[in-house]
Amino acid sequence: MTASRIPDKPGLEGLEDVWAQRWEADGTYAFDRTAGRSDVFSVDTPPPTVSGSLHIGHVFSYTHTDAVARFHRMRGKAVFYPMGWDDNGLPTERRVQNYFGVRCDPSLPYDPDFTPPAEPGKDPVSISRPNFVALCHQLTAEDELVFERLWRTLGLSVDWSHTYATIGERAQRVSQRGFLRLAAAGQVEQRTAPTLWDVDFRTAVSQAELEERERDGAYHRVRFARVEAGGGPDGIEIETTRPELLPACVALVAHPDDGRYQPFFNTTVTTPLFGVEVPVLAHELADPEKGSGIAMICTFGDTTDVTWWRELSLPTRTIVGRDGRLLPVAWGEPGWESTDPESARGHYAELVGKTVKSAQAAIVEQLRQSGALIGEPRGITHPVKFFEKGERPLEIVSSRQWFVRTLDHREALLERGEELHWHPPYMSHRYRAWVEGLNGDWNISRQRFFGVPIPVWYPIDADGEIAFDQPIFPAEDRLPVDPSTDVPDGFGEDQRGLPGGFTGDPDVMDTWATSSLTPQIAAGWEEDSDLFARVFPMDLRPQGHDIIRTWLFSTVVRSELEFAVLPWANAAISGWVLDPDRKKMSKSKGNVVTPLPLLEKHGADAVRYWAAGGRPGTDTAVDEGQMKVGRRLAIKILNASKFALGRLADPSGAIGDYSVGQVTAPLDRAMLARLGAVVAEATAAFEGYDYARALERTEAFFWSFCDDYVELVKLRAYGQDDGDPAATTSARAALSVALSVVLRLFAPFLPFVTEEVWSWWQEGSVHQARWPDVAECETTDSSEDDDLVLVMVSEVLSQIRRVKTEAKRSMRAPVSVLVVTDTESRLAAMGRAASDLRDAGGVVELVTNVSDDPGCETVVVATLGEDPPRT
RNA sequence: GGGCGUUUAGCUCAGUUGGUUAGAGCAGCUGCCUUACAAGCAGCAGGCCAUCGGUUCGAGUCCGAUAGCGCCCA
Repeated sequence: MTASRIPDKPGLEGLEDVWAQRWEADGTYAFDRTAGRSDVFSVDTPPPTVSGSLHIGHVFSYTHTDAVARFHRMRGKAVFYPMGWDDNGLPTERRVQNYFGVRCDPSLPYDPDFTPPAEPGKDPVSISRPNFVALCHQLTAEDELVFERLWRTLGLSVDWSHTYATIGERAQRVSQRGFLRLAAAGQVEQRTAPTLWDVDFRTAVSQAELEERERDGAYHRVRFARVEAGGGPDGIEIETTRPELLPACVALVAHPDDGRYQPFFNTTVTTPLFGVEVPVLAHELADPEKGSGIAMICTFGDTTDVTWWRELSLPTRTIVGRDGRLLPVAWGEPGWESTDPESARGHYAELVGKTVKSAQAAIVEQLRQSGALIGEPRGITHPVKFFEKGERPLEIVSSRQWFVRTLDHREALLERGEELHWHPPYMSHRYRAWVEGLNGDWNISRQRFFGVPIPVWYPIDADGEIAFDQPIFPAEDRLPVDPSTDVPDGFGEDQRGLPGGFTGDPDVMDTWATSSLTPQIAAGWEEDSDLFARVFPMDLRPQGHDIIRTWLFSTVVRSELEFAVLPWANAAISGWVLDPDRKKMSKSKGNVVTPLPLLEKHGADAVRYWAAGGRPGTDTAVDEGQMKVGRRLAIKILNASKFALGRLADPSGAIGDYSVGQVTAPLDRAMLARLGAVVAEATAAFEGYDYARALERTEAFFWSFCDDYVELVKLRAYGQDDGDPAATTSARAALSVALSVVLRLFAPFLPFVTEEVWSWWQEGSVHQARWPDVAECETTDSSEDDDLVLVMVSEVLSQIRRVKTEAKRSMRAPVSVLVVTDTESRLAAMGRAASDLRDAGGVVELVTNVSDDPGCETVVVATLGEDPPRT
């Protein structure tokens, strides 16, 4: 017997606060770290970028993961479900700059007394790097709280004692240790190499951060004079979209099969204006269809230029600086030889210091006046490479950067992609296409401030030259280090930057160099080996499909290089959340939906219901209609539970204990058999990460349970008729079993309302209860014929309802005579629940009429009587 | 240009190895205050399963082509 705690008027209001607090206090979602690896389900939760705005997309995908995590918890796994905060890198820097009105100037000394302006001023205040980083930490701490509140309101079953931040000390140690291990293994190395460069952010950009945008441009037809022809009229005309790079030209190139240019291969031409002699060469990547079929190779206009430069062993002539302006160069000096240095200097003087864009305008005018420009520029639109967060086209500059070797491991990475279980499976194509298309190693150096420092110093020789080829690495027990403030062993701070002293690497790591280690950070790699052994490799990586090439890929790389295993067995890829008009949300469109108002309006369970309807990988629109449906479902659960439990209670209100063994009526057995099938389906669906299917099946069962089964057994369960007490007990036991199973089936989706109802009559949390088993629904003496009983009485009841509705009568209207015509066996099945049917339909006299036609349909003739007197 | 996904009721979507008459919710319409629930309930209506062709006794489902939409890559 359990004392009844059923409220008179159950409601959803306030459930989030009550239960979120209770779960925290009771440690409901605490990870049991005594469990061995096979009893653990570990999740590599995506750390949200806290400096970004809250987005309904967060709610969407995290609900999917939470439902899966809850399922495994209920199946008895110790669920390792930590939360991380990704506050690393550019988004935070930009937010801090705008929020406080400051700018980082690494040349300034630390000011211990600095306090940011109360209001950001017109002009940003320059502050030192340590001061700037302190502000980043301060603001991210506030932002993290906002996210944590959201997650608690949403009811994520996260163990809040296992959190990390990708810029936190632990993450820094792990990132730097990972770097040092790769360096020791020869898997990371520094090179001076052409690097994609954003001139506004002044940082290198990796292939993964690249995006192409269609931009207007123009082909400029430019004539190069042939040296062999003595500069005569038969020059070679190239077409270029970047005439401003003419001073950086090192060669012309055409396709080896292109008959127009074959005669000129391995001859030389001179560049107009600057008089530089460059060779005409052949290479397959030259496209005969593009422009005039012959291109100029510059330092560096495009990634193709880099390929040509490398494969054709060309020299470099760098003219674009890190700020996107043209650098001074010495015409006539070695490397800048010219047939007419004087003229070259004259032309270049008008270009130096200009941005790429204005240099283009100037050089086009020079070309026009010199006669080297043939015709007028011809407008086109073409794809231009941008940093995904940038606003100006990327340049390619030569600079010293640290690279992780990835190209060497392409085959192994492809094999890991095959090994991984993708949900949905077709998402594996994204990964494979990306790995197959890699064209460079992974550049992890970033010229930023708020990031994990690259843990390297370099000695400075007696002449003041930095010896980049003799990097000094810290011992692992010193981590984390900041080379800009920490001193390498054997040196003193007073030797920083001086001949015979040392200097720190000024760069920080790419954010993905840290994010790629989330499993290692969360699992305590090299810091908590006991934990690590229990949770790594992990079971699940949930994430969006937009970051397969970044987060998923880089995590696989790090795990492969360090452990030669996959970091997780499964990757569940969620779709996009689209705005209500099915358009992709973006800040610039201003159609981003924020989650808190929706959670307040509809309740967490309702919002989760909408989210859980989005199948893995499927884009889903924000749909308040679905949230309303979810809310109605939650209310229905409250009301149906109140009814069922009310039937189980004795007059004192105590709820009796019933078991499946007391279920004897065929109708009750049939209902439980169907529920058992739902349990089997929902379980299989969850095992395949198809939470949406599990919800759908449970929901469909529940509505028909309420509308048909409960209506049919209502009076029997009341025990008010003069029926058999065993029949009443059977109905009550069936309601009890069904309610228990249904609540547990819904629990991963609707954690608040199911917990509320569970608390009315059960001990402990439904979220720690055992996931239902088919055996719980198995009744003694069950028969395959049982289902026909339910089919028949549901069909006849439905027809009775139709008659009443068409007669515009109340459902209470009695049926004075009901004649059912059907086959003998079907009538017999109906007869096994005739009493329930009479009760539910208000049938006074039931007449059966046997048909000889085995294929006949059920024919129901209902004669309605007078309405009963109102009470 | 290459690849992936998608196209089923007005809307959002199910439809599991091919198998009677293609389902659900929402919206719509018509009714019903029925002691769990009017935030409810009952009923009705609504579909050339994008198009064309093929395989098959049989195709929403498998194959090929075309078109629209979306995404990824070049």
